[in-house]
Amino acid sequence: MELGKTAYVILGMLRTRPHTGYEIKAIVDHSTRFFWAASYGQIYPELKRLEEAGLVEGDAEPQGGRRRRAFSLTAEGRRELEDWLASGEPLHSELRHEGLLRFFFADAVSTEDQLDLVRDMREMHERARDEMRAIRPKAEEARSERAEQFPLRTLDFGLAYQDFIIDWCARMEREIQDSGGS
Amino acid sequence: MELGKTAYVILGMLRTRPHTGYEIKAIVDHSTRFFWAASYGQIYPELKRLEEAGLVEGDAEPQGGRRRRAFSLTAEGRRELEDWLASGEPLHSELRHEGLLRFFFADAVSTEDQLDLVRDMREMHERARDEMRAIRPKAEEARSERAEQFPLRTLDFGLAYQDFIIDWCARMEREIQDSGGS
DNA sequence: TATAGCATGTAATTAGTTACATGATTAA
DNA sequence: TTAATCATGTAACTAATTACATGCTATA
Repeated sequence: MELGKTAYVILGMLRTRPHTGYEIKAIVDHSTRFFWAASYGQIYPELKRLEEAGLVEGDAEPQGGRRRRAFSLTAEGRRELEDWLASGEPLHSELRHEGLLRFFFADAVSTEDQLDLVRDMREMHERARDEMRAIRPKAEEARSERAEQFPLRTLDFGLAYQDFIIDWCARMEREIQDSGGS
Repeated sequence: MELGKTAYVILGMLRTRPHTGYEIKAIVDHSTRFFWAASYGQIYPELKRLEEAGLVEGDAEPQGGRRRRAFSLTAEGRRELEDWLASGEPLHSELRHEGLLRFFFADAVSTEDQLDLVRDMREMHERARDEMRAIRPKAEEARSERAEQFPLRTLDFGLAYQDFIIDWCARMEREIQDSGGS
């Protein structure tokens, strides 16, 4: 069974308890989004496919007149998730960074424009760091209440990653100022 | 004029001298690919669009019976590139990392599987670091011969980025071993 | 003489975003 | 009563990869 990565995001989110598509989106948005995002346009069709494949099961749980389907893993779904987690398949990773792309070509612009670019990059990563900090209490909760170690570790990776880039930007700001003069 | 990012990659690669589509691909492959990739399926159609828009110009330079079109920036093309480089538009950035995605869910597997995952991640980033190291001499050349500072700085960012992840993986390997027991 | 590299391109597919459409419930 | 949030979904579009097709040139 060849599943897309988004399918595994969904299976993974259902590993502890059932969730609606809406909830999955919300959980993704303050956890995996920093290294793997998902939109409604992916989640709902994917849930349908996973159900047809017998990997998840949708249980109708209407709240008043509001329809609501909470999905849970089937035995096969759990097996599929664990197989993927334990499989040694090559781990694809990519960084897509418009700031770095501009930085690469920055010989073509003035020292002022170079500095503006690096400052913008730093500010962007500072905002990302702040968002992650705001989320951290939830991940700590998951650790203490459900004994899950890895979501918090992953978030702390994200925090360290943002700090790494912020520091690099600060270094570049100094380097450009020193070499470019004014 | 709203251009896709790949259009700017191409304009940027033509900033110093003319290149064929084939050459652009080769240059991208050992420079921007680490944070912005491009395939033939993007490059050739995009060159055509840019030519129609008057931003690049293709000059037929057949080598024997082999057709060959070297593209260069027009005045408008150069302006477009510099406008983009100097524009304060939000710098979109994303990390898409399958290793981190698995790591996030790794509470679901054994300590051994957790360690295997982190080791695989580390090895992947070690390979990426080695590739970048192999490329570095070319970037040093560009610095000394063409006085371009930024391609080398960008590559050094990439190297530091790989080292950052490699160190984090090593730290996680120790942490998992300490907490997981055996 | 055959293989690697130079060179150009298209077609099909996949992945993903964005915008839209709908409607119920809860809290201010 | 109205705005925010919960909830489900589709359609259109955009970006990008992969595979394929073609053919020349230089080198081992």
